[in-house]
Amino acid sequence: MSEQTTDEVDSQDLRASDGRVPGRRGLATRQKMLDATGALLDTVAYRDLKVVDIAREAGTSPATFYQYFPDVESAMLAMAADLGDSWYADLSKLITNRDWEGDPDGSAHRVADGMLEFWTRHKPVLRVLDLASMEGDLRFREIRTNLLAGATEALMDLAAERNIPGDPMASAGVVVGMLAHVANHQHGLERWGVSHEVLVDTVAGIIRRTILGVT
Amino acid sequence: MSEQTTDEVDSQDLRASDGRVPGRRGLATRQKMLDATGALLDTVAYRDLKVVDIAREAGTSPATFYQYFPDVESAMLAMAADLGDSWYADLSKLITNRDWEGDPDGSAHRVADGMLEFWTRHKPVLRVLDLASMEGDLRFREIRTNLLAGATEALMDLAAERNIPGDPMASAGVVVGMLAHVANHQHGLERWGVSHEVLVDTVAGIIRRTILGVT
DNA sequence: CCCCGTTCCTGACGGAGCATCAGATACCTC
DNA sequence: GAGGTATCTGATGCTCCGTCAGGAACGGGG
Repeated sequence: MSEQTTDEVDSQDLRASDGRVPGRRGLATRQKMLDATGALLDTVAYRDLKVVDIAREAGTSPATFYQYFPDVESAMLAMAADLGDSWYADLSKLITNRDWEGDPDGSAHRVADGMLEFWTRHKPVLRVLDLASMEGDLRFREIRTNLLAGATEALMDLAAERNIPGDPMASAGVVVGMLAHVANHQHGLERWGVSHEVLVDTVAGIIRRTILGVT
Repeated sequence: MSEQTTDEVDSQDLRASDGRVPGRRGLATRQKMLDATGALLDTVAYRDLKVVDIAREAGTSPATFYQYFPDVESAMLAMAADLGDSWYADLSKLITNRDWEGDPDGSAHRVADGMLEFWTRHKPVLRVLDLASMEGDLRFREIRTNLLAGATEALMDLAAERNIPGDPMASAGVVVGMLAHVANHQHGLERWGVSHEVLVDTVAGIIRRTILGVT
């Protein structure tokens, strides 16, 4: 185990509030905080997420929370960043690992299903990421951009190859956004009588027509 | 003291915290609170929106705020409801008042442009409405459903008339969602080099292909 | 014009959560 | 098992919350 030369941005200087570099135990506690935050977000509105509650959920004290995060918002930022790190590549592969030539329809379905699945699984974090991005917070916005960059670029390449009418970048961006939105508001659409399967079909159809140019 | 039988939902029992029915001056103050809330939301994150600040912005005291709203969330709810009341019909007309037969492309553009304009104008309220809906708050969810119902139904009818492949309801719902999302994240797409015009073109294209079945 | 009831506003307060620090505790190394 | 470092927490001052009781503004009748 060589000296942690943290040149990479990934393991950026992760410091406790007093400037120390956290060790194994500290990092575990930090992670416990993030887990607790995530768990609470399943049931509590972001606006009502309090430091006291996170600390209690994590089985520790509020003061400990402040050792690792200056505020709740920063904990959310860390969660979002982790999500980006661990999923950026997978989202990209979800699109590139497809036989678009041989089975365009099935491929579109897989992409639609995979993206919806991803958003649904991480909904609590992603909706906060979305809100903060909309509100103009640049740190969240960058994480969001990076998280979606892989998928967007893959779709863009696909669209560019096909010489579809219209701007490939715009098409890819809009499609990715649509997927995010649909996943987030799936409940609402289902309440209008739209089943999950029909939804995937519809979204896949839009992907097909917008990105592949197939009618 | 007769039991106020407020049958209508419109003039629902709008009460001050002590049970009075507010008069002209009271309603003006209430509105001033809502305006102040809206103004603050342009610059302050929803999570950091405090009663004290709203009161200060409205040139009054925190106690006054509590005369008209039990909490900040309820003020947001009122703003969203007002938005729904005043725009429901217009959003619907934005779609029905079009010559879809004679000029499908222009019509799709108008709809795309109009929706984006609407969302951009009311972005601060709408993004909170979106978040609260996602978080499962039924009151916000209902307002959102109603607000979008007009537009969604109009698009659905259009899709149904055309006998497009796929489910008209799902198509309409997804398209409306896409419009909302694109408006909210316009900045992000523009940062990727996508101009507003190209964006409108792209969205209009998706509307055309998804709802009208025109390639 | 003043009176008086109603409507509306606010100063003041106890309570809850925030954010900080100094000191206590757990862990590791030798 | 002693000493040093990493980690945690009780205690604290402070901001904001949410609720009164009482004061100010309005408006209709004399």
